[in-house]
Amino acid sequence: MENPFVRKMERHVGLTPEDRAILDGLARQHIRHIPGRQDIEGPHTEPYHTHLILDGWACRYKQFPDGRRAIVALLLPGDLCDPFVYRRARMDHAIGALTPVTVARITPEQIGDAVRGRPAIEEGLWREMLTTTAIHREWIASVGRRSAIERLAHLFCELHLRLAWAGLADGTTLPMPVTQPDLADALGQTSVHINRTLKELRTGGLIALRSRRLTIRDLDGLRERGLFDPAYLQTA
Amino acid sequence: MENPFVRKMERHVGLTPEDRAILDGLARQHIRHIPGRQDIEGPHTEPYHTHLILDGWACRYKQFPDGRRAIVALLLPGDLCDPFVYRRARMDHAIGALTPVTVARITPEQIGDAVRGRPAIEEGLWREMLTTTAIHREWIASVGRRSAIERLAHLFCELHLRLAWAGLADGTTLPMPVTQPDLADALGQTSVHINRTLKELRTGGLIALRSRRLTIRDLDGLRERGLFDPAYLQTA
DNA sequence: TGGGCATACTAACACAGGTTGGCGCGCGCT
DNA sequence: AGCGCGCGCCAACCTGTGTTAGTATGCCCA
Repeated sequence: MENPFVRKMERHVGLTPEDRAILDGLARQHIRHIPGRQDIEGPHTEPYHTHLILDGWACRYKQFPDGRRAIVALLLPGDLCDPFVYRRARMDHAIGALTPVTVARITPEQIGDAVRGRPAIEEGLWREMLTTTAIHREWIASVGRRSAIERLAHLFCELHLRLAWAGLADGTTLPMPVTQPDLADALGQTSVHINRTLKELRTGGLIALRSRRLTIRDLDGLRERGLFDPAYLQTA
Repeated sequence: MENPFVRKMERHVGLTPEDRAILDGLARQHIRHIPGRQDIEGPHTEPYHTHLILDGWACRYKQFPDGRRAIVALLLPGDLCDPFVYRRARMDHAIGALTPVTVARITPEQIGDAVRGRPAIEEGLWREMLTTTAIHREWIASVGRRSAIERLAHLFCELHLRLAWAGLADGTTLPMPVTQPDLADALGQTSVHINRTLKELRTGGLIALRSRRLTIRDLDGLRERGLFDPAYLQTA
């Protein structure tokens, strides 16, 4: 079974077998297991390493003094936390494991070595970063201007494509290991309303969700409901 | 009067006089004037150039088929649209002028030339980009979890710092040349509610806003009201 | 095998913010 | 000078989503 990071990179650029071996090597060193609901990187730290998610879901989040939490990004298997952390900066947010997570810890030097003289790898990392930024923009638009049901539908469509590219979707069925409060914090709503909205998507025949797996029963319908246009995920 | 781009870069890194001259040179070629409410870069294009905002305000926005508009970023004088556009990609959004805008058109080659052998400039561009990403994250958190008044207060605090760094704030008074519908689209609300909230901030003695200039009457109070922590804007 | 706990799910009610529509001002036209 | 119109502003009403407070369900661990 191939590693999701390499799969994703191959979406962007053609890799030689040697490129592939190098990227795969990054994912095989310094493996760490982090229990669910625990921080991978706390707020206010100045991280030296970056992390490659190999298994499980994590998130970037901000927490307000009064306890409100905003999830500003979801990190899926194959996602690299910050390819360019070596520009030392203090974290303005935290990275937390939503489920038990397996990560590879990577040093800036290892990234530098992998990139040096390998334009395909560098190009792939760039495209990853552009895609991440596009996702940020789409989230701002979503929380700002989409209704509850549109937001949820849109998120499911986004996750479907992202997981498919990492080789983790089974056709139109995908893992969905997060709780409703997690979805609420990612979409700027309450878990109660997420529940209502899930019900609406279900009774509308668009999705089925049980035992942490989501099945999209009507992909075109779901995309239409969420005003989802996959173009923003294509950097090519 | 110095150019806002150079001022901003000097916030991040120390520049030699020569560095400064090179950056300043970028801002003096291929000047274009764009009338207010017109696109600088339309959606779905594959831009070759990037733009440096010299005067006026612009925004990145997404428009839905039914007309809803989401402003996902504000571009102020001194802001560079996409330092790394040369990774050719199709625009997933548009860039529009909110006011009449003066820009310098810059080619990828010019950026490459400016960076080559000048680590300070490269470092500065990187830090600019990290700051931009941090602002994106903060916007997601804002629209997701801050109340109307908190959002508006937070935005004003953000703009205050950003404009100050570009040398465009007069103490605690800053230009605010956008309309209430513009603010609404940036904050995910309606212009009517922006108006209500402005009134609340005004009667609370936190701000004064007239003839397109904002005066922050109580900076600490406004920051508290908006849960504003300037740390996220500091990449150092 | 049962008890505790996290999560899903629901109902009733509350309210922040959206919608509609209208008034007036100021500015740029002609 | 007068006209149109974008914009600020406001009031009345409406509704999508939040809040509160449960019950139900399934899983882990003793």
